[in-house]
Amino acid sequence: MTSSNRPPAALRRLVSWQAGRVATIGARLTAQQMPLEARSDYAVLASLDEYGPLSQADLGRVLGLDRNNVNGIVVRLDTGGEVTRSPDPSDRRRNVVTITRDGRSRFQELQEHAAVVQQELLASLDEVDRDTLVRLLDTVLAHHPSQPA
Amino acid sequence: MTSSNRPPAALRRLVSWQAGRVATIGARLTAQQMPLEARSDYAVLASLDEYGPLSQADLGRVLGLDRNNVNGIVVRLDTGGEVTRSPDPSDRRRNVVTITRDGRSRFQELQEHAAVVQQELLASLDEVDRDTLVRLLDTVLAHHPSQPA
DNA sequence: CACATGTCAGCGCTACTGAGATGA
DNA sequence: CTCATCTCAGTAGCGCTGACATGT
Repeated sequence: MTSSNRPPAALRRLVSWQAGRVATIGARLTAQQMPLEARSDYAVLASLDEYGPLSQADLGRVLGLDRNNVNGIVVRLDTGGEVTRSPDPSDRRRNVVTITRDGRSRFQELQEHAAVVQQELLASLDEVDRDTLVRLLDTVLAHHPSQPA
Repeated sequence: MTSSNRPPAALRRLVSWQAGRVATIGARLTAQQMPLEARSDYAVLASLDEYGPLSQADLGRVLGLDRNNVNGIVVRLDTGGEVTRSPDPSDRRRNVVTITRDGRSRFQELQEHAAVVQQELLASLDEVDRDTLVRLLDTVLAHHPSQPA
């Protein structure tokens, strides 16, 4: 075995690759915190909690997710009783998704788990660097369309 | 449609989620640059270019990839003539993977594409912020085991 | 014996494409 | 007719588990 198990320099300078690894490690920490996947669920619940009822298409736009994927997530949350879906009277194409009381309490739980994950993931950074990292990533994301097409 | 299509604040502060979105956007930019996915290919070629011949297990350790996935990638690169595989005489369990001339030239191509992706992905950051972002992500990764288990 | 390595089959999540039905 | 919305079927990559044969 080679003594060094650091990734090659070409990758350690590629933000695209770094971000992928950070996301994977974050997913592992998340999985330790909560038995379920809950990653997409958390995103949808957070959107509904902050913006109120949204159509599925709007959820996709806000989160940068494909409408098709949003559908699956919302169906799962619906059968779990965390959201309700009802057709919009003013535009009957739309499914208005609303968070329920159970959904809010689940969101609170997930939020606590998310805080633990954040803490473990960024354990090697001090307070200032954590804020900087969050800010830089947010800047990068704000500059790119969250929409696939 | 809601006028704001920004993701909710709960997600904009979660590095785990931010990194996932950045990786996705980076993957889209990568796909525009090169017809193939080539993400894992690039990682493997970069490792072989920097560290020389490695066994598949070592590749997995260096890159934080599962050895099952490494197998598939290496098989693909082998059939494409970008690497060769030969049993290690001193430990016949091992498959020593070596980069070929074609593999190196492909690696050079991919490196140029990667630079373009980096440029587009970080277009909203100045030079200093880019370096800071790369450094912070590298610090985070250095403190986490790249190994799944 | 245990342990590491390579290989294969399969599962689950995620991003995506394409198509169809409904309605604005 | 066009466009948006929702839905479903299917594809592909990636991370993972479990299993097995081979070799240390």
